Formats: sequence, C-alpha cells, structure tokens
Amino acid sequence: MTLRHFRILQTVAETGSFTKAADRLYITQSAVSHAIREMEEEAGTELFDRLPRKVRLTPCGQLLLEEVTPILASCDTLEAHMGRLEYQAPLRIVSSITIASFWLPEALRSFHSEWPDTEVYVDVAPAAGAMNLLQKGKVDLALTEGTLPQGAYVCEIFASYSMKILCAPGYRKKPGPADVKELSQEKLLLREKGSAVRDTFDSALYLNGYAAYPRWTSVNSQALMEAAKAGLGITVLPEPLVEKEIRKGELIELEVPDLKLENELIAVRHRSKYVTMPMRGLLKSVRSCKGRTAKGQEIPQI
Amino acid sequence: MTLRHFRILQTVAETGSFTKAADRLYITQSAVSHAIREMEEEAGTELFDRLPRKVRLTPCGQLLLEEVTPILASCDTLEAHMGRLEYQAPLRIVSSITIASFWLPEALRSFHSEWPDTEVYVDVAPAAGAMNLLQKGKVDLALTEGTLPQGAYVCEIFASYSMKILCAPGYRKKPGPADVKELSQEKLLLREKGSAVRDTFDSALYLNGYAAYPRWTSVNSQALMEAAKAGLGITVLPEPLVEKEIRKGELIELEVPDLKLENELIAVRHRSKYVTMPMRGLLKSVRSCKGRTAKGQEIPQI
DNA sequence: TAAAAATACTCCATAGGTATTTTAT
DNA sequence: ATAAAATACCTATGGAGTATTTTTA
Repeated sequence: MTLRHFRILQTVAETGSFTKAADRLYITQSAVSHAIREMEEEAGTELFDRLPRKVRLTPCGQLLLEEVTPILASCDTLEAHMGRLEYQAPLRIVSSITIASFWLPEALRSFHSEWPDTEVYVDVAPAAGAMNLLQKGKVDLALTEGTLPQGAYVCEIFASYSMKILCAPGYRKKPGPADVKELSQEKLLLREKGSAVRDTFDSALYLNGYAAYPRWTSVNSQALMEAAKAGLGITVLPEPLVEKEIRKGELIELEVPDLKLENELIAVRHRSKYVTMPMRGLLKSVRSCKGRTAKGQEIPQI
Repeated sequence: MTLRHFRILQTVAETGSFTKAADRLYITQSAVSHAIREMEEEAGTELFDRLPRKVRLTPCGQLLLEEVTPILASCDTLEAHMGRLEYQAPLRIVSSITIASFWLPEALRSFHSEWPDTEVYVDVAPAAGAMNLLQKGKVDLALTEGTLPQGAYVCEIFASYSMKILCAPGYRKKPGPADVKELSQEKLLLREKGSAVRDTFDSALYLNGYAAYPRWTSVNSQALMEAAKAGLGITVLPEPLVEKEIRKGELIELEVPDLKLENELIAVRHRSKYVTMPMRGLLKSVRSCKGRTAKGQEIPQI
C-alpha cells in the first residue's frame, strides 16, 4: 500500500469514474484500473461497484476512504511545509551567562529582523556545560568564552571583553597599582572553577607563579559584586557587568599591570554539522554584534 | 515523497544509523543512504548530522519526523484493518414494513450469531422507496414484496404471506363467503397505493374486472385495523399482522374464493454488485428464516 | 585501522503506457 | 452503438543491490 494508491482511491471516489480520475491525475485509465485492482486484492474485497457509466464506493471502499482521507490530508500539509522546513525548524543554542547578558539580546534582535519565522531556543549555562550540550547534540551552537575547546569543532572568535579587579572605594589603604603577589594574598571573592572568568584569572595568576585561594566562591556574579561593595574583599568581574558601578564610584578598579585579563567570546559548532541558512544568519548577527547593551539600559541579572 | 521514505526516516532516527536501519528494514545501507538523500533534496536541507559512528536528527529532521510519525501510525493501523475490511464494513439494507416486523428480527438474530463483527443498518420503507434506495446505492440489499422489480437486479423469493379480508364480528349481516363484486362495493379501508398489500389487492380485483374506491387510505396498517374493529368497513391486511386479532375474535375473516391474495417476499440486489461474505451470510439467514415472530411475543407496530 | 556513509554502476520490479477486448445499457 | 472498465502486452523509471571509495575518530 502506497500513498499513490490512496490518492487514486480518493480521486476515483470523488469523480465516480476511473477515466475521470485518470484525467485528473494525469495518468491513464489503465493505471487507475491497475491501482484499484491492487487495493482490492489487498483488501480481499471490492472497493467500487462497477455500474454502467460510473463506479460507486462499496461500504468497504467507504470505510477505507475514511481512513485514507486524513492520511492524505496530513501528507498534503507536510508536502507544503517541506520546502520551508529549514526556516521553521528552531535554532537551539547555549550561551554563557556573560554573553547572554551583554551580546545575545542585540544579536537576536538583529537575527529576528532578518529571520522572523525562525525561533531560537536559548539555554544559558556555564562554559563547561555548554560544550557538553553541543557535544550531545542538544544544541546547534554554543556561545562560550575563555579557552578554545578541543575536538571536532569549528570555532570563531567574535568579540572579547576585559575583566576588572575591583574593591570598595575605602577598601585599600595603599593607593595606586598593585603587584600579583599582593593580589594573590588578598581576600578574593571569585566565581567558581569552570567559569570562564575564574579560569582566565587562575591561569593569569599561574603564569606569574601564584595561585588563588578565594574567601568566597560564587556561581553568581551579582553576589560577588555586592560582597565587594560591602568591603569584604577583592573581586574579578567582566568589565561590561561592572561598568556602571565603576562610573558611579561604587566600586574602584585595582590596577595590576602584570595581569592580562582578557576573555575571548567564541561561537562553537560541530565541524561535521550542516549549517542551515538561518544558522548562517545567526552567525552573521553574532559576528556583527557590537556587544554591551545600550547605555542606560537596565542590565538583566542572571 | 512516499511512505517508504517516511518509514526509512523513522527507522534511521530510531536506530541512529543508516546501517542498522537498513538491517531492520531488510534493505541495504545503500538504499537507506539514497532515500535519506532524496528527502534531504526535497527538504532543501540536511535531516541528519553525520557524526562518526552514528547519525543524529537535525532540528529540521526532528520537525519532519514529528509530522511523519502520526502518518505512519495511521498507515500501520490501516494495514492491520485492511484484511478485515469486508467484515467491518456495515451492511445497509432496506426492508418493507411487513418484512421488518415479521421476518427481519429473526433473520438478523441468526445473522449476528454468525457475523458478530458486522453491523447492519436497516431502513424501513414502503416498496416503492426501497427500490429507489437500492438503485441510488444507499443500500446493498432490499427486502421487498409484491411484484418482481424490473431492471438490473438479482431477485430471490424467500417467503410469502397471504392477506386476509377482515371486518368486525357484527359488521356483515349475510354470513358465509362473498363474491368479488360485493366486496368491491363495500366500504373499504385500504393501505395507500404503492404499498405491496394495496397493489396486490388492486390487481386481484382488476383481474376480476373490478376496481377499489376505498373510504380510508392509510399508510399505517394499525389505523386500518382499529377502524375495522370499530365497524367502519372492510380492510385487507397481511395475515401475520392480524393473526392474534382473528384468534381473539376481535376481527373475523371474510372469505372471497375468487381472490388469490398472496404476496411474495423478495430479496433484491444489484446484478453488478459484488456480494461480500457477510452479505452472503445475511442472504442465507434471510432464506432460512421461518417468518413470523415467535408465538406470544409482542409484535412491534411500525 | 576500523566503522560507517557516500558513491559509481548495474539490475529488475513495477508504475505506467498503448492498443484492444469486454461489458452493460 | 456507446461509453466505460478490464486486459494483454510493452516500456522505462527508480528502488534496491554490489562493490568500492571516502571520511573521521
């Protein structure tokens, strides 16, 4: 039994004639006759009464038609969707917290203006989890930061941000720059290991021969910022996140000349994965994205 | 796009491998590869990501699979029904009032015991309407009575009944048999023209050179019976219908030796119409039917 | 190196066509 | 005599196979 048989059955039922059905389907009466015969053999009974000048569904044929009609209707709508599949299928991406806060909103706004039919599902997760989702095929693109991932991936650096070392205005007695040793002995308020900000900081210290033993370890940057404001220690956070606080004087930057604290933002996808047109569009939007949210706009805290 | 493509898509999605899908479908990996390629060309996008050692649905493939799955499920249940179509399709019959009252219940009881899965839809209609329904294909069998219908039909006489000429006990002054002339001049309470009982009576009179001009004409036999009981005239009704009233003495039979009032019961079907197995069964039940309802049982009045 | 998909090619089953016969009015 | 379906017979497309190459971990 094939869709072809179903379609022929339906058309014969509608036209009441093998010949007319054949005309409508652009095949010959012979082909219709064969097809109906095949179905009748499969059913073990006649589906049409052959009357002079016309045919008419038997009760069996009627029963079969009732089952076949919704199947054909489904196939028709599917057929119509077929060509648009690529634009209707959602994009699934995972993004680091920082990127989701300061780059993604702009990128998605630009993407949606070009691809209004394509939905984007976003999963915000720390860098380590992001690569796992990508590898498992749960997402098609990971926007992550820090070190370039190993493996069968295509990576593209699309932006970067610097991290600031910060404390409350009255926290430090000695003014001016500090050296790395001083910093490593301070009360540190840091993100958890595995987060890009922490890993970059750790490796920067390590390059100078030191290691960090933080007082606070937090999965949430906002908590660290508040702790620093309260004078509980020194924290290290992405510049875009603390821009406003520095401007307002609620936090002040501690300069440590030897530490290069810069994180690169990376769009990562499977090397062997086909890049759909909407995905191409999203990558373009990500690339052309200036970063940061507009001045004065409230930053959503995650 | 064919059901075959859909099935291959589904199997590849389930097994995560072209080769495993091919094994399960008893075709080769090559055939699967071709089929998926064809669908991808139709969709204009890739449906599976080719990873080392396995394949995985893309979002497009996922979307397509979600549309395809219910179609395949419908086809599976249809396939299962296919062979039983003949037994699941209902029989549609039309029956005269008299047959429906005194023969059909027994025939259907016997039929249903042999064909419990086959439903029978019964339309009770006067003889003229019955043939119309049969001709229009609304029913597959007509149980009618009186004259054999003309046209492309197969007819089978399966029983007969006699009609009784009846009046109230005190209605007639002169006792004993009457002749046809006397009868034709009586106050007659008759069924409408087109009904088998009336037509048979009319033609019996006509053969003797007379015609009926009834006082009452009714589509309902019960009304005629009540009128006769009330002494309003003489009526002509099927014997099975008035058996009880005669026995009780509520009506008495008027003998008219020259009138042969016998109606044959006929099963009629289209000559060119395929006879399904259940229909064969129903015909057998009709043929072997003794007629009348069981003694003492209430006769449903229609 | 191994395991899987892609591909080049071949074959044949069957969908479909042509021409004719059958059927029923 | 006519209009339609059935049928005998033929053709060609495409579904499926074999064998080989490509790909990537």
